[in-house]
Amino acid sequence: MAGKVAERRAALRENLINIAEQRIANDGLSELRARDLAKEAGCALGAIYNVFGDLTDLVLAVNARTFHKLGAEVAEALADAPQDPVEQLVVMSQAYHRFAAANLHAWRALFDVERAPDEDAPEWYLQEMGRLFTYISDPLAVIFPQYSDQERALLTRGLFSSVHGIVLLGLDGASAGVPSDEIDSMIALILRQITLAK
Amino acid sequence: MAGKVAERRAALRENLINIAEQRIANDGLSELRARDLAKEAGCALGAIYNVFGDLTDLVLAVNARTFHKLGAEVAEALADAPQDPVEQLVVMSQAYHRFAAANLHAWRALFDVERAPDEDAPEWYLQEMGRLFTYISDPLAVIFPQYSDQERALLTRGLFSSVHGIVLLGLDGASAGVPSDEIDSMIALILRQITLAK
DNA sequence: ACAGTATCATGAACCTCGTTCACTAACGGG
DNA sequence: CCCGTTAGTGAACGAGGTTCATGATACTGT
Repeated sequence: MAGKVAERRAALRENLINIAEQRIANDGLSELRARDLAKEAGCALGAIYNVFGDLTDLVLAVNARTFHKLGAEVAEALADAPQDPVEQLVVMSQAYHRFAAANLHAWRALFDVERAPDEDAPEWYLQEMGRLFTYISDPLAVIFPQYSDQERALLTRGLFSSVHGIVLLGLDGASAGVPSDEIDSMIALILRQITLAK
Repeated sequence: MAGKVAERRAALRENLINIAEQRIANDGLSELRARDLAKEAGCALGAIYNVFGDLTDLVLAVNARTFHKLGAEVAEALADAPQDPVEQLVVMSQAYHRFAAANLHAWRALFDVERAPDEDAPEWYLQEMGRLFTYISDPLAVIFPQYSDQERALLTRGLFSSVHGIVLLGLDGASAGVPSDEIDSMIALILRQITLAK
């Protein structure tokens, strides 16, 4: 019976990702413990390291799922959005906000995991990021047909970063908890203002 | 000799903040070690805990300094800025960017320190934040005199968050290192676009 | 000045965690 | 059925934040 080991390992891998995913979703990245994972998965502590190089690798696997779900939700919002490109931007941004609010811990884990400073971002990250950027860039091409590709790329990145910043600080408790509606208003206000200036 | 203890403690406190500040500036928050601090300050390990409740308190003391310096640099930029309110916003935002880039680790520590989820932000944080918000709100009042205070507050917060997001993602290595000039361009592009739409 | 008491500083010890590795168990080819 | 190879195990290791019993130090009243 060839591949039995690989099968068992793949199953453990899936299992560990599921457990870590739930743990992060419930309690946040900082509450993830190797010993908890092993206990809940019914495996030895060392078994985790037969399947993942370290806990960061496991977290990255969870993050890949999270990011993919995020992209899917934004895409779904876009599919249901009106034709008007400005409204498309607003709807997608609010979908981003909705996802972040509904999956706060998992969403935070996307950015809180510490990457080694030398190695670059994983492939799935760049791919999903590109997907999101395309969703933004397409309506922008309609709104600002006179812009060069380079200018549009700049604006795309800038708008994404802006919305990200608004959601980030809005969901941060330190800012005394901005109400969800106000975050959506801020997003809409800024996007509509920017895109008014054709 | 009254107050000798208090004096010694105050000196140790200053000393520890200085050492931690330098350590964070050089190597980042994650490289801060209680044992290193004690060794460099020439004090016992436990002495740190006579002066600070825990290391987070010490980091918060460093952050207070960082945030104050940040506010001062933005204020200075504003003082040297032209009268045009839009340009004032651009200049301040680019000063924010410049500070973050020049003090990357210290700036990151402002946001990376984990606060207990129940207790709210320290007083100095709210005060400095309010100062920054005032700097933004004042030019906005000139640009958009028709806005209510509430609308302007929303726009203020939104603009700050946007600029923060642009700087944050721009300085993040994962985005493949956006050149400094492009970050400034993004900031200027977005601010000018928004404020065109009077 | 001195004894007595309260307060402070000290660093070894404690605890939590991620990670490793010597050992044991399981597997499979001959 | 035996033996070499591979996989799984969990005790042990090392790092690091925090605590606390103990000895040193400073204050107070006489």
